[in-house]
Amino acid sequence: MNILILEDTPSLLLSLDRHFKAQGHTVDLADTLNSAQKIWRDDPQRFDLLVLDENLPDGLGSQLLAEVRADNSDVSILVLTARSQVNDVVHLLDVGADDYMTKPFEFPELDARVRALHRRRLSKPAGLVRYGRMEYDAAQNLFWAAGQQVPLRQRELQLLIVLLEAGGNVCSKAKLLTKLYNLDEATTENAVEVHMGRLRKRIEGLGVQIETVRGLGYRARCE
Amino acid sequence: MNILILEDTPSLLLSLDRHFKAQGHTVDLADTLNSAQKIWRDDPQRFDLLVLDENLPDGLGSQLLAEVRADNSDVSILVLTARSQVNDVVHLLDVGADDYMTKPFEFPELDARVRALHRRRLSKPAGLVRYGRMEYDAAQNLFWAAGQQVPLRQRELQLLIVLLEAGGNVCSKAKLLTKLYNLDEATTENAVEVHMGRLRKRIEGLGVQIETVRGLGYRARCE
DNA sequence: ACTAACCTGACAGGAACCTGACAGCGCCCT
DNA sequence: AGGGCGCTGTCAGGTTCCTGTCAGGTTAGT
Repeated sequence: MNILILEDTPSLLLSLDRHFKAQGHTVDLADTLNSAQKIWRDDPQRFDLLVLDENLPDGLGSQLLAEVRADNSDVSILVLTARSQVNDVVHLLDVGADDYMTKPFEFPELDARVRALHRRRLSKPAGLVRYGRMEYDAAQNLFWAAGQQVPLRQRELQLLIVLLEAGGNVCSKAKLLTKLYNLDEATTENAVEVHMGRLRKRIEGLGVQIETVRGLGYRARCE
Repeated sequence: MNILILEDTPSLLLSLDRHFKAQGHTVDLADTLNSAQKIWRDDPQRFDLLVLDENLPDGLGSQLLAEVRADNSDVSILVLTARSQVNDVVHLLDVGADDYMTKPFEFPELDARVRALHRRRLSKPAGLVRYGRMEYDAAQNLFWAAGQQVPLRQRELQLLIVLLEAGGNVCSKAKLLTKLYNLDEATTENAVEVHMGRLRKRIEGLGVQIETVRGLGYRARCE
């Protein structure tokens, strides 16, 4: 998942970054409303989830929230507020937040809420996701096929998940790039090709095949 | 287990500290309601058990209790009360205490109650716990394999228990750190790596293997 | 056949991890 | 008090593993 985090407390920002990255997500960071707005406007399609702090040095997280919803984007938005003030919460939900958490919060609860948002967005069951004869365990970041755990590297797993979530539709290399790399990690499309080759080798004979659609991208096919 | 003790009588606080540490637990101390609240709020995830004195210079232990339960935490809570007054006890249990003891008490009884709480929390049989061909005797803090006692050091035993209780799931080094060290003993992740190496050597061929999951942590695998 | 798109083996940088050596500390024994 | 011993944390150096880049080969489409 591509996540944009807007949070002005450096320590929390850093631990959120590490936490989500450890789970295989792609993370971009902002510590002011202004910078977050720039990142968002630059590519509103990019993100699957925004995590917004409400109180910021140069404004309110809900300002970005309002802008995003005015764009008619369906990105998931989770707001972090200080102690729960009923009025605030009602307001946030009214203007389009999908969920909120009051600080301090516990990471497992955060994970559960994020998974719930993701599931709601995909209208699919979450946590343990089945694809044909295979399963992806989001909590452990592991992939299983035929009862065996398949040792995939971070990047290979990310590619596979994107292809499988696309449900047999073609994914362009450009889309895969934005799914795997944040704005600071820009790389070439050849990197995708290389990882695709490695991934293909590892999942040979496990019930999925990855087709190349020349000029367009890649597509997963369950056998 | 990670234990937070709130008790204002210095001698009792100290002996509780020593007592629990001797059993391999990780202990943090507070002697005022205020300081305990700070420690709790800083990381509500951290603890498995709170031991609270009810009468404190700056308030009641049950105030912290109420806050903890309001957070929806499932941490175990054991309250120490001076006199046994039925009203007090009912109130304490109503607001979420799991157990209580009236002072003065005997340490073996305390231990038994603590083990019972731990068991209830894990929904597992306690005291003597079996993992594959191995056993952990919580009362003696000893580890047995194939009928022989395995000489493990404190830290190695702690690591092993955490991994085994995780039931084959991956434990991050960060999680292991918080399980082994209290707030004053902060150390580096390398310490975990070192002890992991020592532990591996000692349990070679005993039926468990500890896998490294690069970038994520460690995982126990029974053979 | 020519070309662009794609694949792949090899390589290098760096991060994560392991390990042997050492020093500090507490404990026990004399 | 002093010496020996066991347990731990730190550190430095080495190893392993992941990943992006590159060069050259292969394939598909015109």
